[in-house]
Amino acid sequence: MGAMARTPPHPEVSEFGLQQVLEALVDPVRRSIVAQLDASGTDIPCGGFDIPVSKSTATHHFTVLREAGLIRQYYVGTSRMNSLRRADMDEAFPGLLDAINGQPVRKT
Amino acid sequence: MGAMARTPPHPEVSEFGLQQVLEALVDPVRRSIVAQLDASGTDIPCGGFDIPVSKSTATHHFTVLREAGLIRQYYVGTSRMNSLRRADMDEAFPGLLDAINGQPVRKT
DNA sequence: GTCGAAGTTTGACAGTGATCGTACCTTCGC
DNA sequence: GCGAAGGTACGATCACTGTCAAACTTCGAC
Repeated sequence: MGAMARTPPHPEVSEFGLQQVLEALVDPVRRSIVAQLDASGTDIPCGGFDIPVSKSTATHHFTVLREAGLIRQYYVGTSRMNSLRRADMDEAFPGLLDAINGQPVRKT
Repeated sequence: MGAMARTPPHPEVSEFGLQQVLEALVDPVRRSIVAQLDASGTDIPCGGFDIPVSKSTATHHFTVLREAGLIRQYYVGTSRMNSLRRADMDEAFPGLLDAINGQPVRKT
């Protein structure tokens, strides 16, 4: 047992803050995580990213991204999956992710 | 005389870096400066902004904004004018300033 | 020339955040 | 149960950055 949260807290779109989102995106490692999620179009477990930091540091980055509203996290067995909250971000800050991820990457 | 630079160095559009721009925009005071420039549509001297910091701190913020390419600075008498490099930013990172300044503020 | 207004420079300080190693906790497979 | 894999929690560094005060510079007005 243990009172561990299977599902950590996620902010709602109405709670997104520009300051917090920018603080999350200003770190190159975190931008890389977002870019990899955006490029793949799939959910990726924490260990599935190509980032040059230790596991504990990675955990920290995922936490920052989740609390800012950029990703959603959920467990699948022993793995923690990460999902980009594209639509939510586009709703809260239209154009921001596109501007940061370079070319708009139209997907209609 | 004095070897003081009447015109400090400004990066060219081709030299703009996303990392540097984000580091500049992550500070609320600097975002406020950019917003005031964008809203006014005019050039504003350093002392003409509504920001809650000392003069020396303000100088620092203007330097960061200039080196990132967000503003252009030039002297007019004893005043240092600040000009938003809107077009340059839009060219380097389309949509970024609009996304950060909230509503696109169409000006056709 | 002298004074004041407008900024800059310098140095110091405090807070924050990225980073890591180690220990710990779950879940899966056997 | 046991072990391993995948992450998390906890401290502890360490560098960077925002902040200010004080001293200095430069230009304009008189």
